[in-house]
Amino acid sequence: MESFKLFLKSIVPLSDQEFEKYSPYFKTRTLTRNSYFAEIGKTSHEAAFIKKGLLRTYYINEKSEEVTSCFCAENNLTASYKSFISQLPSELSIQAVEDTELITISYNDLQILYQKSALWQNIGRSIAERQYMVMEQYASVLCNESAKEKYMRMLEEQPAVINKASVNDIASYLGITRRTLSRIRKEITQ
Amino acid sequence: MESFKLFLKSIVPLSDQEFEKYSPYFKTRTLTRNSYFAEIGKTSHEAAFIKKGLLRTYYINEKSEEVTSCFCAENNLTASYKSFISQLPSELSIQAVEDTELITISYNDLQILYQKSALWQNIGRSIAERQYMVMEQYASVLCNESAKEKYMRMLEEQPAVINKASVNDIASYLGITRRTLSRIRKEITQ
DNA sequence: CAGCAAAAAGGACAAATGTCCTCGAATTTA
DNA sequence: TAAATTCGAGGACATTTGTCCTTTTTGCTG
Repeated sequence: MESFKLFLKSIVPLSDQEFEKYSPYFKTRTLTRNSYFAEIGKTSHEAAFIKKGLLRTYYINEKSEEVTSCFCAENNLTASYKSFISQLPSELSIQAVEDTELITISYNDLQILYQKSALWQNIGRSIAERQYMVMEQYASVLCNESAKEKYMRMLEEQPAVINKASVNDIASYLGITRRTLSRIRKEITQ
Repeated sequence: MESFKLFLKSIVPLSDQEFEKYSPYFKTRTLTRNSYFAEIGKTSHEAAFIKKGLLRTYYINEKSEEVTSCFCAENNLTASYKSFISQLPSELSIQAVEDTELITISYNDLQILYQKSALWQNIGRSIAERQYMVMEQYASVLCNESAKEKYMRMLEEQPAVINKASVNDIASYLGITRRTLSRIRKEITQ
């Protein structure tokens, strides 16, 4: 739980006692490689902090292709947010790229925390704001860079993902084809 | 203020009395065409609801080009969120595309509202969650569609913006060049 | 360890998009 | 109103990226 405590402390001021008080609401859970944390069509009742491992979020587009929209690594949060927030069926699946350890909270328990304390209201709001800013960055950057620029950025910012995820998934995450990614990789290695 | 009240009611349950109670914290303001609501380098002390008009958000990339990251139309919120939330200098400018009427709240007043009531904590969190979901949609969609698909989507979802904004700004919003946009428009009209 | 299947690399060509430029129309300013 | 400026359309060519395919490599399973 230590890493999760540190994560929360990076968001809001939080004493160890306060953390201890609320920690019973959180459960730890392990996902084996390729198993799912959320699935398309099923309502997502949990949000998670990733203690160890890597998760891939994807949806299915009109051409029935998997499109990877996010890689979430250690010390980050993951959830099918839309589904979790609205408690409606998920449009996203979240799958473990490797064996992964999670710290989770259920929707119901989170609502209890929100009612119990302004602290949690604050954490909830700060996290939403934070996720928004990350997504904003991702959006504006990826839409205005060339395939090579996007790959170079990923190499810089998410080197661990490059090593663990498949070429297919990396390409769809960057919005390019496998063929283009292959060309870029060749160009870089020489 | 009526449209703003309706907007809030679409987010959280809110009685007319509650709205009246807090409405003194909000100011109305008019921006003339081409004037700024936020500017790069200046800390943004206000967030706004757009009563009427259209705003364009942009940043300057490494090649010193303006990149339009967002068009915000009537009945939506706008802010240089990162700057507003963190109270650090803005990386974005927000400019009026046409004469625009805003309902604004200052950072300080919003903090007072957050302290005063769980209702506003809730509104703040819900809005952040909402903004996140909008951005997520924008990101995943724009990064995996062709130039033409992106333009067609914009034509469908933001027809008013197409009519009001310049070709340059629309192109940079879609992450394509003017030349490509010109080609797409020609192709569509015949 | 051999054989199979899945994943990645890459060839050949096609299509999409970008770059650089010119021209005419629209808009602003003196 | 005339001149100046900005803006949008589009020609010609270069570059990037995609499509379809085959070959090579990797990893798994019996």
